[in-house]
Amino acid sequence: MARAVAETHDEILVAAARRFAASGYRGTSLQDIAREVGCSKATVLYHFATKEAILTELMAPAIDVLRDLDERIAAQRGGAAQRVAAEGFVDLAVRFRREIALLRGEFPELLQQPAFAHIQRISERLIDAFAGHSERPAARIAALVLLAGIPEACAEFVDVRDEELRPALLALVRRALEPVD
Amino acid sequence: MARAVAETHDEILVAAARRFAASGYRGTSLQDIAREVGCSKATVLYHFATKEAILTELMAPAIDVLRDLDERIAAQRGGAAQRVAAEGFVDLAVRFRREIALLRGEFPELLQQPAFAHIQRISERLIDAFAGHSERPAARIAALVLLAGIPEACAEFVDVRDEELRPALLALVRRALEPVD
DNA sequence: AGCATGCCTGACCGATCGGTCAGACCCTGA
DNA sequence: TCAGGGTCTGACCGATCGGTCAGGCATGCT
Repeated sequence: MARAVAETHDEILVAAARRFAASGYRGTSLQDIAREVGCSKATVLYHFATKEAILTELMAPAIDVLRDLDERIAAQRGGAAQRVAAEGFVDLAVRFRREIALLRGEFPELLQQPAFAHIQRISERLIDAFAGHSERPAARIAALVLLAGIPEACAEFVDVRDEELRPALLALVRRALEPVD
Repeated sequence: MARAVAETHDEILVAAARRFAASGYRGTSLQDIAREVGCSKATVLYHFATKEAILTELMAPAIDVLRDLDERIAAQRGGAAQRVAAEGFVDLAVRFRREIALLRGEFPELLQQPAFAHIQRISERLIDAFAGHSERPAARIAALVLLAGIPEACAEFVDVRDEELRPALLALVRRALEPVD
């Protein structure tokens, strides 16, 4: 039953998102995705060259916004950078929390793949901005707790409304981050 | 070259810890562990019934302390519970950060295994204590950010001295948590 | 009608996984 | 000296993984 390409393509994406969220990227096989779509595994690989290609297409919008945030932070200096980073990151985490939930805890390993190498660098710059460009361990520790904890919390509270989640996170960040000298 | 059981047993544990930390539990095969020890895969399975048995033995001390903390929290009420939970959890995360690093991000999936089912319940009670037994979303969000972020930060800063890491985390928690009414 | 194009599939591939098993090897006690 | 038990291993198992491939089948153009 040959249909429009785009249709099946999107169905696979939706199914993959569901499975990744339920069992993680590694824990999901192409067979699982095919079963959810109701097609063969070969069909999945007809629409996507590799399993990884599904993941990267799924994450593409979030990654674009992340890269954009990185540039906006780089354009600031001092306290402004910290504020831009905090608001931008909370915004991004809230907006893309479904995508984040897909990768529950698989970030560390996935980031080691060359396709996501630049994300690693961006996250280092984010820590730097959160820490107010300070080298003090206490500042960097607080930055990391927030940068790791916020996505996790967003993934957990998928059902909370944006208007409730965002201000709660922003208030927390403001309390938690030491103000830049 | 048959040696003392305990010797090989411990070597396997140490090797497994290294590999788990480097590639995660799923990403590490029995073959990998055997190679690191310098023995055969069959030998690994002679000393441990299953791959999961290696993990549970590796995590046993940390889990014992966690269970103990849970009981100590349950014995308190109100603001005292929040303080005990905060100090106890930071202590535990700092002390066992190497064990935590083993599972970088695989917690969500591993916790679904029946062997770790009680951990799930303990972590819910921890969130509750961190949130000061409040049902307000903002309080629970802050609690989750900290509970997820602290282990991650501890795993990242493996080389920072305990005396530096612990007070920094405690100060952060005190700033971040809303005081109980 | 004939043909090309595009969507889809079953069968298959090599690799790797966790786990089993019969037996080789070494040490010890009788 | 020899028997027995603890330690270890190579060979093997069935299952599953991501990925390939030749061909089936509908559609639409000539």
